[in-house]
Amino acid sequence: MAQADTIVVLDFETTGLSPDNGDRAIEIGAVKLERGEVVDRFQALMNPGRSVTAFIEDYTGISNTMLAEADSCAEVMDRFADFIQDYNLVAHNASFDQRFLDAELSRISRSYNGQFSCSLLAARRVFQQAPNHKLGTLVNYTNIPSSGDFHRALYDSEMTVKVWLKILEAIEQQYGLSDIPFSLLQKLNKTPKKSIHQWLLRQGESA
DNA sequence: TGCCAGGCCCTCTTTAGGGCCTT
Repeated sequence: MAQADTIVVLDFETTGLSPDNGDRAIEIGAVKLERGEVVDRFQALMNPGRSVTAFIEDYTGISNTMLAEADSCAEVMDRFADFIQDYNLVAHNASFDQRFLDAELSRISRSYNGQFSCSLLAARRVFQQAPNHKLGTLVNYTNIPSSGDFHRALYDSEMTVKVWLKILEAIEQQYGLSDIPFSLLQKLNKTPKKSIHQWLLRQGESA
């Protein structure tokens, strides 16, 4: 398998786009991978202490009634901090999920030492021919079977796992890399798209 | 009152603007 490290792939559903504007997490889903195999999962709704808009209810299928019955963000995020420990983390458009993870953990004075890598940035480099790089499009593009239940945290995490493994598989097949370390995938995120082919060739030669 | 994200990436670029992604 192409992934050497244990990682946690995660996805937040939220009240909006920006924790700096007061938006909160309403659901977290995550999948733990060891050498490319799913070994654990985490899913929980959380009550942000206020109503979500009709747009968010419609977009996620998560209703205010469901959230009213859920544990608080503080309780859920405390359990989630235990779940992720210090594993490295992957998300689709990771900067978004990282902002919410940081904001919610900061509220309960918890932290983590894992680092993020982004499946969106990786897919833009590895799957340059895809029509676009939305999670759902990449699922179709890479022929991953899907029930289409996007915009729930665990489902999107599971789909992100499958896209992530397709990215690793493509790198492995095209460049002869195996047991790809997380650090290389972080560098991949920052390597200019224009030169990604040459860069990956060099990684394959020096591996 | 009125406003409301941020980072990446391309290009008709760098003294900037706009589309893509995430909810």
